[in-house]
Amino acid sequence: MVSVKDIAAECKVSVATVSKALNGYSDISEVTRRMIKEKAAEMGYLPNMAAVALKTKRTYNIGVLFADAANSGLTNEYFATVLQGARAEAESRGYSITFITNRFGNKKITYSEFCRNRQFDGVIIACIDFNDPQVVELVKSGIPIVTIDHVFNNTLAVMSDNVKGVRDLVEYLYSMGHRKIAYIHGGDSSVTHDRLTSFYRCVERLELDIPTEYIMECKYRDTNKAARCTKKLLDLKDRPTCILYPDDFTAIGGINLIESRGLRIPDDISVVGYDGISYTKIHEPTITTLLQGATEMGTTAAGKLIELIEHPKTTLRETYVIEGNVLIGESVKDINSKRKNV
Amino acid sequence: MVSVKDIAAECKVSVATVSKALNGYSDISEVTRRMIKEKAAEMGYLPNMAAVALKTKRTYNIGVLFADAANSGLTNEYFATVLQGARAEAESRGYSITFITNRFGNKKITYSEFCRNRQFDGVIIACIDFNDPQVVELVKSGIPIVTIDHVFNNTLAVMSDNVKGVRDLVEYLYSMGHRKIAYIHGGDSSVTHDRLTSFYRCVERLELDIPTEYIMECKYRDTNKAARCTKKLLDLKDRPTCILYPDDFTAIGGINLIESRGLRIPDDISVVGYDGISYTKIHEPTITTLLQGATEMGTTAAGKLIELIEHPKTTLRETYVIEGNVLIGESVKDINSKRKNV
DNA sequence: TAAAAATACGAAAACGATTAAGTAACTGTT
DNA sequence: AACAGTTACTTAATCGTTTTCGTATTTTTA
Repeated sequence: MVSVKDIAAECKVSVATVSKALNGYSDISEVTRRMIKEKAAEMGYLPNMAAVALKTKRTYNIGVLFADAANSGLTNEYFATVLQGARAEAESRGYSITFITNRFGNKKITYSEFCRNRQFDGVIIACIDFNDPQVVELVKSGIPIVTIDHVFNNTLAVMSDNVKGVRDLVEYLYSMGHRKIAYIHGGDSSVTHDRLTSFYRCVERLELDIPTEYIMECKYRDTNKAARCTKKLLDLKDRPTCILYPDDFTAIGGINLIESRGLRIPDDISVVGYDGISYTKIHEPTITTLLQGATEMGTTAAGKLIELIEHPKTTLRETYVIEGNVLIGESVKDINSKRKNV
Repeated sequence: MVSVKDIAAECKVSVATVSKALNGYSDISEVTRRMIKEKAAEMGYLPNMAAVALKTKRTYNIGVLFADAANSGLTNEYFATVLQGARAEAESRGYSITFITNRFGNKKITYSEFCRNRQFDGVIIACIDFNDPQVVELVKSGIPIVTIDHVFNNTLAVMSDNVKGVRDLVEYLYSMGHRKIAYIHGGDSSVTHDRLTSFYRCVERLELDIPTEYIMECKYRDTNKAARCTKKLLDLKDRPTCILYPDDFTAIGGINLIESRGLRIPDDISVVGYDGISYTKIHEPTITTLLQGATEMGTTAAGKLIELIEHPKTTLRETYVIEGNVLIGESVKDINSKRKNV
């Protein structure tokens, strides 16, 4: 409501003086500046962001691109946590966060057009098919971008340390005496690729003998598929002592199947999840999993993006890798002392 | 990039004509209108929202106020689903969604100031302390508002049908032969109040005899407190045959305690959750719960808010009550045939 | 056929800020 | 005392739209 014009009138100076005083220009005397600032505060002045945006091309608004209805999106705890972190960091630095959509009024537009239309200062992309041509177009559009769990060249990226995550898990399992480790990995993506590569590297280094039947694929969060995979593993002649799942949901799917067979966890077989969703802590038994630093990923993503926005030249387009930690639950048995079959 | 001015030049008409043609004014001939529209599409024109907002005071942007870091916020599946629904509906109608914060640059401002500053067309409030003076201020600010699970007078509200929810659950339990029903209710809020009132009404109507020890309070999502309450209920001389929990998390907390006592669900005691989060479907046994129509609440909230925004006079400030449904799981025993201890 | 009405367009003033360029009043230098 | 340099402002253009008020042309009416 109250504009620079009102303050100018009140203070008997020009609008330019008010604007400059408020924005820290040096050609305003300290006494006038203080007087204007006080008056502005007193009158409850806040700049009209539309006007600021129109003039300066800066909106202090960041767009986030999350998967749409079809996928899990917001209801995926991991991504929700990342977003929460990003939001907190952005807000603490004076930026707000808006969801990116691909609609304008009643017509379909591309993500990139939407971002241009809304003039976002930057964009955070997560939890989406990174091969989508629209996403690629957005990445190439020139607007400052940070991607979560995916690396494009020439944009900022924040990754969960999947290599270390899987390594930590496998080493933990090894330390608990496990040698026959099955790995049900997720669907095709760079995340899956990193984890799988890390798994094979560990296998080699630790000189484990993992038969090919121990490696299976399962869509993330697909509990039914996870159960089917688990069934196959249980039916093997040489059954693994532990199964690694792509995420905590699939782990639960596996656990349920295992228990339905009358087997107990971890006594008969150990299981390990991934993500560290809250349910793993209240499930009985609690599930050993890899807790990803989701909040830190969010804050890093927003923080680095804002640095890039505010200092376009100085910041390099780096990839930041955020480490997670093994969250030790009760779903892995220590088989060091007791000797299991062979 | 491309503005009305560019289109005007291309079409050899004035900017006024372009604007009017694009906005459906009647004083533009059909032939020019078509020509301008085609050119605009061809040039990839999209209006600069900042300029539109500056001129018309409409941003096509809706603010959402969700609980901040301290509370569960986005990672609460119920609210995440509501938000998802709201977002989908808003987007389908050409509105985008921005999180409300209380910061402007590095200084604290009120929610209301932030909304004024960003010129939101409307606001959705959910998952927050509705007694917060800042929230009250926002509600009184005059901006179109819809609240979720709370009713202020003179604003739109979307409520989960807590009365029906609890009634449906209790009636279901009754139909399964349960007469000794304990109710652990949530902390003080209008939601809790509605549910509790509904519970008492059912008790009266069904002529159940519920001792006061059967009614306990537990903070929402506090699994430890839920376990402690459950313990007390199990230790009663006259133990209930079923326990109702304030939400699915606390139900799981209760279930774990029950099972740690060597009791089985539902054979020894039945439990019922509330919300219908995804864990209830993969928990073993699956949990009977009340699935709230979270998505529908979100779409209704956004839809009604937009109606209010676009037709300020015609829409009344109503309260919309969204019904949920009992999601029948395996955690409630049918004790009609078999006779339990008295 | 002249006046009135309708049609189709344009000029220009907003909206609320920012900022380059200009200017008046001092201050300091020689 | 004259000049340049500094300080502290103001003027005015601008960002990209919308929208009021004109106005020229055509159509209708009497």
